[in-house]
Amino acid sequence: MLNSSEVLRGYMDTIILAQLKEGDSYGYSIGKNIHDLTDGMIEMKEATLYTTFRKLESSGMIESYWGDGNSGARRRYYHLTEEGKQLLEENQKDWKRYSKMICSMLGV
Amino acid sequence: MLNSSEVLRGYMDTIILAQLKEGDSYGYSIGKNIHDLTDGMIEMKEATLYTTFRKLESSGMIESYWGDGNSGARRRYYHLTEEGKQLLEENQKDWKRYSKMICSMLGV
DNA sequence: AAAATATACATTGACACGCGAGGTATAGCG
DNA sequence: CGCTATACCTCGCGTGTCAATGTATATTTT
Repeated sequence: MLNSSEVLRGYMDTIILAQLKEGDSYGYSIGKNIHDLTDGMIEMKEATLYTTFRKLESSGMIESYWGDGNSGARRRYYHLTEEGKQLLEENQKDWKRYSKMICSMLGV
Repeated sequence: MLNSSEVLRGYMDTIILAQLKEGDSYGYSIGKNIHDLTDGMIEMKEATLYTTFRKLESSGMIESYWGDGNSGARRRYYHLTEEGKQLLEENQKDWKRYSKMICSMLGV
């Protein structure tokens, strides 16, 4: 069983995984995307973003490669691995269960 | 605007506030309550519980008093202040908004 | 051409939350 | 008298997030 703090905390990485499910992308774009899709409500700071990439890559959830650097600043693209997909699905399930539970605890 | 980490994190205190809205209660009972109401899914550890009480009391969200010690171990009861009620309502609103947003970001 | 802005990546140190581990004390039961 | 349940409390650690700071390139503005 997960404990509640692991559920309440650290959903930033799951949001990243969900973004990468739509296709390979790079840090800056993912950050902007999250910001824009939520009308600025969820803002992932760069430090958090890149720290999380490191963590996800070292645990095998994502892989990275450098994009063609012939135009604009260089971009490091990320790709969701099979393991990452599985983690995403688990986290989605957990989120459903736990967020429902919290709703009921908050009377919401 | 709140940033996302403040929302995702630290909902333990809001759960406590919600419990206290039902009436004054004491630490051990609140902990058991949370455990039982969620079938053990959400388990608030004692260290977290008492740390959070301190924080909530020093910021004026709750008040405490010692219960009648004539039977059993002594109990410190907590009471939700008017300020605490307001915070609870805000947090409930925020939770609604943010959890909905996260659901949409996770495609759930 | 120079300055400003947007894009893009990265690291370091600090802070706050939750918790493991440990402690104290009382009441009831066999 | 030990054992269990109840009931409270604190110290120090791990982890996630972020502010601050730095680098570099492309585009737009002046």
